[in-house]
Amino acid sequence: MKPRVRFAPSPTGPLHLGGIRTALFNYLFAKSTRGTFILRIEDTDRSRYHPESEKHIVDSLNWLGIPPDESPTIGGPYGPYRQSQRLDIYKKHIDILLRDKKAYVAFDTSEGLEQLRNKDKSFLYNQSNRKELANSLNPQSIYHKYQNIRSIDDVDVENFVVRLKVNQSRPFEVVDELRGIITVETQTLEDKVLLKRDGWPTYHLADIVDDYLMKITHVVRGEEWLPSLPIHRVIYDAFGWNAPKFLHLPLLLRPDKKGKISKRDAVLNGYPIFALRWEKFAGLKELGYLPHAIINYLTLLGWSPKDLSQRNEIFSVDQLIPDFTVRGLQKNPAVVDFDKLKWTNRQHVSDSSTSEILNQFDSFLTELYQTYPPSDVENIIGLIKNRIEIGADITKEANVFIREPQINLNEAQKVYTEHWGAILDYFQSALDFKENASLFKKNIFKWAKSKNIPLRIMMQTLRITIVGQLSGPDLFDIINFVSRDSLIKRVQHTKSITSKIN
RNA sequence: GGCCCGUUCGUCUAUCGGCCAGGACGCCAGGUUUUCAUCCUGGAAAGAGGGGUUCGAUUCCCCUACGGGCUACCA
Repeated sequence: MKPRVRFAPSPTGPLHLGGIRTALFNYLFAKSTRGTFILRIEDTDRSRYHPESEKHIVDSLNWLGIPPDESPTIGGPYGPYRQSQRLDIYKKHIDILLRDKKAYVAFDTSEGLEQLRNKDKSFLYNQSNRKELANSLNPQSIYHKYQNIRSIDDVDVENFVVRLKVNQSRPFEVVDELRGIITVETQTLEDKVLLKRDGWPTYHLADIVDDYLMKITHVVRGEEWLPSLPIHRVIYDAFGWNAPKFLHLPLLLRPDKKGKISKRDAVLNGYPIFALRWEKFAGLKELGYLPHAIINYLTLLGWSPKDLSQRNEIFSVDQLIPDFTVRGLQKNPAVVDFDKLKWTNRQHVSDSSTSEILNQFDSFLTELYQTYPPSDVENIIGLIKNRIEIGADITKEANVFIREPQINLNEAQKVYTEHWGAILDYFQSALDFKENASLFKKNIFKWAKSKNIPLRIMMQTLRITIVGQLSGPDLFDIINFVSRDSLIKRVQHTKSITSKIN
């Protein structure tokens, strides 16, 4: 049987790095086993539902290159893939549990339960006390008359929930594929709510029913779900179903290690945690991170290939798929290191062809295209390519090709010499011959030598004049591209502020 | 508080009882370069602590400490 895995986010907001990584490992698992990767939208919480969220999730997965095989938009043999469209299915299954006495109806008020929890921090609604609470299992209760109902339709009043009847008598063993056997005492288990007062199912019910009906073979999800694994096993048992295998991925921690990353962070250490823009927050895409780089980085967060020490850490998803096995998964949480993400991005940028860069980063190229014909834009990108870590760097690297710079007076002062005026005069006159690039360069060097001006001084003076600061791409490449007029303007400007420099 | 999971350089990780504990990011130094960056070379940097088991433990077991997760009619 071919594996079927799912990514099942709740559409309450944007998809962040943690969710992306969960989706990614599901994707890798599916692709490496020739299985199927399913996206299911778990929108059973109406109070937290966000209408833009599903689109953000789908767009993110597509842009990152890890699209699902079955989803609400694509469809598939086990749809619908949105839980809000499956309410009748959940109702049917709730009725089955009621009929089989694996669940019962309860009428306790939220306030009442809250009071009990406040009084006793360790309060649990379970087999130890359920017979004293407001439910059909309590013989003293007026709700006892519902003890034999076969459907929620048989309850003739409003405001009730359906709870799972957990009656385990011995320690409960569950298996996580990463951690092995996990044993829990039955008295720590709770009679979880399966159907809420509003008539909607909780995660516990809807998720299990859907995983079963959608023939999910491996549940790969975040570690925050590990504590509810025993409950999920009880539900499978209650239905008499075989449970899939479970694998809980370690969480992603914030750089300060103060908890897992969450969408409320939006920005960490100045870096976005969303792939795509969400409301006022620019995503990694908008800053010029490449989808391949993000995936590459995330793959190595909590997972490593067999021979990592011997191999290059830069690769594409496709290259990785044949090597992916769960053996390489880590058990402990990982801290997100944005420096390494950035470095990874740089590697992918420098591995990209110029035309790929033009394609990926077109949003950063507008000004260049307004100033130069396409062939020149391509050449300029070639010149600054190895200076780009992220797309946004193009804006600042390309600046010198587009407009006359602001002179950084501090740096100018550092390199000022008595040759300043002579260099500028000579350079301006030499510009008449700049069309012959190699001759021009030769002449500049020759002149400096004849005047006994150290090359370093010569170049630094010109760099301040042309670039405005002491860093930037090859100076002669810049001279070659920038128009003579603009260069003359730069010389004139530098001359005009020489009094401020010396 | 209770329950669960985890613990190798600052960070991501390799090691499946015998390792000079390897690699990557970052950091530092040197080299290349007309500058910065790139690139190349080198360096500092780790097994949480205590008990066992064993001829031998980073590796297996226990305890403690620390970290994280869960503890909703949220997922």
